[in-house]
Amino acid sequence: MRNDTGGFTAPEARLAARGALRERFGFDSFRPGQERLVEGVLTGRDTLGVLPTGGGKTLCYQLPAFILKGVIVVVSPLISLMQDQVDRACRLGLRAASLTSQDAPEVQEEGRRALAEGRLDLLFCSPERLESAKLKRLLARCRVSLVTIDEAHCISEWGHEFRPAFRRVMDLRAVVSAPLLAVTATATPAVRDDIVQVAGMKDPVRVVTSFDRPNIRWLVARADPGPERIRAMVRIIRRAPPEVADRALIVYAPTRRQVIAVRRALAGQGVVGDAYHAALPKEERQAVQRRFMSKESNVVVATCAFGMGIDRGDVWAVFHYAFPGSLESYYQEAGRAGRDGERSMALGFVHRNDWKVPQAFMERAYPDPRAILKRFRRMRSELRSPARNAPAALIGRGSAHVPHLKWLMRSGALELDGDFGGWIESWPDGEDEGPPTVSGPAAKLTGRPPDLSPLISARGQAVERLRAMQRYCRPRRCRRRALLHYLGEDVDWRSCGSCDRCERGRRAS
DNA sequence: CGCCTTGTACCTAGGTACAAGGCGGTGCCCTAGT
Repeated sequence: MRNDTGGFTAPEARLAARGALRERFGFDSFRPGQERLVEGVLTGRDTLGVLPTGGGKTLCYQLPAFILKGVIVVVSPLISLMQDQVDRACRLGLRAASLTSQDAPEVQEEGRRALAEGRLDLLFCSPERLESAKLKRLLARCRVSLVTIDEAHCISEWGHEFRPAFRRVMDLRAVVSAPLLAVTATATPAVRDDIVQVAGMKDPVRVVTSFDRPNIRWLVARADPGPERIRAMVRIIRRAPPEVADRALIVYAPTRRQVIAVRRALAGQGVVGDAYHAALPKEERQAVQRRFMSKESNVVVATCAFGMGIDRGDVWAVFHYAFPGSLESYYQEAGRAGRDGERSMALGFVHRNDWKVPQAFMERAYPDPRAILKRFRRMRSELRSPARNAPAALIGRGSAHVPHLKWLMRSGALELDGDFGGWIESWPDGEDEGPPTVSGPAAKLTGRPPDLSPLISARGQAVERLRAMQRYCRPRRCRRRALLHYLGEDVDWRSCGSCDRCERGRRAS
């Protein structure tokens, strides 16, 4: 029974789903939430799924690939993980391919041919690739049965400034009329609403399972940055039960420089590990990941770059040398502890000066609208002068100018005079660091006044996210319940018994 | 905010000392030419 989108009634969908689950995956029953998600997809509804990592999000688009007629497009944020996704689908007997800049031209050509000839069940690509006119034309001619947005929280987290293509995924709906499936492991109610709205989902089926991780102890310690935090970490490691020596530890630090410093300081105390951040050579990043995943190394000190795709069950602790800029990010990073269900801990250090770094990131990503308007007015007078080279005229001083230009482009007041998608080069990394540049054709003002309301709203949300992170560090009540409450769960405020607030309360009474 | 890099003055030629200023985290795409 193969069908185009929307052809199944709910009972038919359940029957088909259970059959495929047994035959193709060898399972007798679904994990919590999976069946409702798959049923939503098979009945042709837009569907939003918030399932924990390891909760089987992948199955929610793999299984329909066996049943629906046509190709399922999977939008995924990291091309480094796509090959693995393709391999796993192929092992199940699905015909899968990815289309990325990392593939050789002839490989990409073969992928496009397979797509055009209807020889694919699954196609993986980045949201940026999805914007390519060539791929859109091709998809318009294909039978697309479902569009899946994997790690859909990226729409809210990265879509505003870092990777705007995430907020343009709904443009695909102009050429493809397939239902949408959005899946993620972490989304507050506000983020869920944002995903639904930005992706243009109509009356979606929403499936949200619990975020609670009962085997994780949630701890926060006040400590000055530097030696005090290192000593505290080393003390905990030394006092931990001996079996911990074979299990893993992740230490997150907010900047690359601190990653290097913390790794060295820990190594000096006999806690030897690898450092990981995005500026390391690709081979080294891969080597660190490989050593960690194969249990050759058990300690990694990393920035937030060490994240998606890291799936090691036996992490006994996640330390935060300092907290990130949002509680969702913290929950995601700390949630890498104890996936095997063993007792584990999430400990973060805090000091009031710590907030300067996330504050600075926030200010750069979502600048003060008044500063942007000031730049806009200056630009308006400069660009009127024909003697000025337009891109050069746009280069201002300070790290703020690239985000300013991005927001001005999004505001409708500024355009690039060319067809390459508004790509503005960011700060170059590596050896030959030069001044920031605006590449490509001349920029020009459209004459429309800048509409900065998207910025104002995004900035407001970012400020609120940072405040929630700060509140977590000084709660009056149970830390676990505060976390779950923030993620949108109904909680009773009884003691959980395994966070520092509740443990302290128990000792006091 | 705090740290690090860069620039400038210093007195006498290559170091030191200090002030100013910028940066800080995630990744996709690889567009253009004398």
